[in-house]
Amino acid sequence: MNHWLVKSEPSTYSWEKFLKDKKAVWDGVRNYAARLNLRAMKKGDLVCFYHSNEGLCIVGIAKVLKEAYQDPTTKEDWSVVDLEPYKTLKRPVTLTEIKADKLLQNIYLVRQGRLSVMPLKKEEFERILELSEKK
DNA sequence: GCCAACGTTGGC
DNA sequence: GCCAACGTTGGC
Repeated sequence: MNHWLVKSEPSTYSWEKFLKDKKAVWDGVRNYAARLNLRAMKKGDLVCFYHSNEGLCIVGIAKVLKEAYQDPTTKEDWSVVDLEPYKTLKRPVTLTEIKADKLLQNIYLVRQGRLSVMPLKKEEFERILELSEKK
């Protein structure tokens, strides 16, 4: 199983809205690196849900419900996946904490700020969960 | 609201 | 195929 992180601006699509919807078509990705990552997602993979611009924290974990298929919002060659909420973190993990954490300070979120869909190593994913359990 | 970082576009 | 100009994202 692989682990991922996706970003969303809460003003555009928030975790709370996602919980209400119970499912999301992850559309609008228009970046080649991000597209490659979307296409590598497998059903059941776990995905950190990060609030960008406002919040600046990982708020929950989503699960890949359906693997990559043609983005219905365009005729061009872009992909979407379907995600469903898996669990809300007990406590959000902030960007500040991530930057301060030895294991996490090199993840794409920090190194390459603009990438909107990125892979995480298993240990990075687990570290994020661990941080969310701390108070 | 500003600006750095990065990706994309287009002229040569 | 290089690179300058431009647009967009996202942290601050």
